Amino acid sequence: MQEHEHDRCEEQCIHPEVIESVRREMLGAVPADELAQLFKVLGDNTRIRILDALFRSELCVCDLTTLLGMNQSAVSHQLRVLRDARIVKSKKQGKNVLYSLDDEHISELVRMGSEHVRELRR
Amino acid sequence: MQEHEHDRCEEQCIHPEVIESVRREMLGAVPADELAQLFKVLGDNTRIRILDALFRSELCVCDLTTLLGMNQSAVSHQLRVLRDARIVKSKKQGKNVLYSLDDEHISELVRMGSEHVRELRR
DNA sequence: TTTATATATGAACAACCATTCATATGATAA
DNA sequence: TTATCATATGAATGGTTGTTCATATATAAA
Repeated sequence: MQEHEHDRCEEQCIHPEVIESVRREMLGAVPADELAQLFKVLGDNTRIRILDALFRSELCVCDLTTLLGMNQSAVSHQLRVLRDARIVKSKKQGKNVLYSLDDEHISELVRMGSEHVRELRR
Repeated sequence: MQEHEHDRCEEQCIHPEVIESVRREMLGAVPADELAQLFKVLGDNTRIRILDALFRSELCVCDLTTLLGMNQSAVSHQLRVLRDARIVKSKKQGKNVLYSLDDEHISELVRMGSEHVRELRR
């Protein structure tokens, strides 16, 4: 068992009431985890490019492979991550599988994120 | 040099014009990278909880350490990641360093993400 | 049936990342 | 000055993750 008394700031920091009020309002462990998981899925260059492409049009894996200029296997693996997160959906059409965005929240998130990034550049 | 002809679907997939039009509209490599980087920073449980806490109130490192119930060093390392991404800002006050959100876009992103996660749960 | 095409997936590997430990820096108090 | 407190940081480490390769599955055409 370890003593952590020295890890805590007693009177030097902001008053304990602030800490308590923040603690009451804070996100629970589960929602925070799910939120972080959502952003983690969005936090990859390949997946962002896939979503950006699907935002313009429904596309099959082969189209995405061409557009991204990368391995078909890599694209499929990332599509699976997006499918598992219910960010994209797929439907079979003959030999192909057509992918599209599953949720309008996601395009909004990408739009807002882009705006933020653009403003940071100024 | 490798032949990738067999990686491309010729006539079976969606027409080439669709691919061309999507290619013209798509995000450039640099914006896509920056966007993915932003989401990557948001895609961590500890950092989300830090942002959620700072959304409620300006706090010092010590307060955050108490609120998150984790190592001071770990909190400081994550604060650095958030500072580098210009998501939080800091100001010195005596022995303490007070952190706060640097941008209102971020709280909007967190709010929208939370909403999405909540709806997925239904 | 056999052949070709589109997609999915498991395993392996390299690169990345969050945390911990130890220590350094910087500020206040004595 | 010295001692103490709050924060920052470098190095090491264990765990995660994106890509590649090889292969499996599934559909369509011959």
